[in-house]
Amino acid sequence: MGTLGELERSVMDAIWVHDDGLSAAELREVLSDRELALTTVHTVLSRLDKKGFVTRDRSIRPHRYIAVSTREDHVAELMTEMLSQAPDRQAVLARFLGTVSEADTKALRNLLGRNHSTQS
Amino acid sequence: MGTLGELERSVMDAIWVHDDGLSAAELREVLSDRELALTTVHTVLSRLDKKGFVTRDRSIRPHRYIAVSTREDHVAELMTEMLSQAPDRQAVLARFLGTVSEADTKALRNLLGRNHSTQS
DNA sequence: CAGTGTTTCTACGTCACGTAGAATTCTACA
DNA sequence: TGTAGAATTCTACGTGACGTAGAAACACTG
Repeated sequence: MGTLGELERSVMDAIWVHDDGLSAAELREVLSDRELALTTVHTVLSRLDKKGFVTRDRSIRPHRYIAVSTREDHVAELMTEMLSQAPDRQAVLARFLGTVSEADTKALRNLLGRNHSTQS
Repeated sequence: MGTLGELERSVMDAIWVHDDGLSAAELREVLSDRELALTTVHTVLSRLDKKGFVTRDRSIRPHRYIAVSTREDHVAELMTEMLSQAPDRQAVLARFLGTVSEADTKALRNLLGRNHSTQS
């Protein structure tokens, strides 16, 4: 898996918000508070590409960069990855539920209530 | 927060298994496959101390290193941290449940079913 | 007090990442 | 079709984290 640096994360955040993709120049504009050189944006983008976080549409001239997966999928994957770090998954889940907000547990209850498609 | 390197993680894994704590020498023994110098273990231990992952009992001569929190708590915290990265928490939780094993969802159902409030 | 085991200090190589200049490649237009 | 200007790629440097460990300082025991 690939972890994200600070700038890389900011770039991904921008890309995740724009489902239709962004050009390097547009990204630079979105991150204008950082005063980045355009080449810097390109470097980061190419690294994100290599890491598998974005794809680039080379068919059009200012290439457009699109997120490979949604932020939600990405974060969910991270959570699963974290969870796998402990042998006692159930204990982790218990602690997890203990620290999470009431809204979250409520959401979980709903989600779990829905698909009872499995045998118990 | 502090992230863990490869060796740091191995050390924490060893410490987490030994609730009573370990000395640097004992740790070196546990990680004997790595053929580490004792000072290396000390360095890592001191970094883990600085990061807040372990405390050292200085009252006894071969200092003993004890985990500050359980691995389960640590992992649960990581999961919460990951979850907070996305604005749409509910969507993340949905994806999360989608990728997790049946045993895990079952565990979650149990945990959610039992206590409708938080516990330690 | 000395010697031996323990701990701390200092340091170096490497790798990821932020950062960007230089070089190269495209494309549109004269 | 040749070329200027835009876009993309290549190369590179500084920094900080981490694996690694030698050297120095320290502490206990005989």
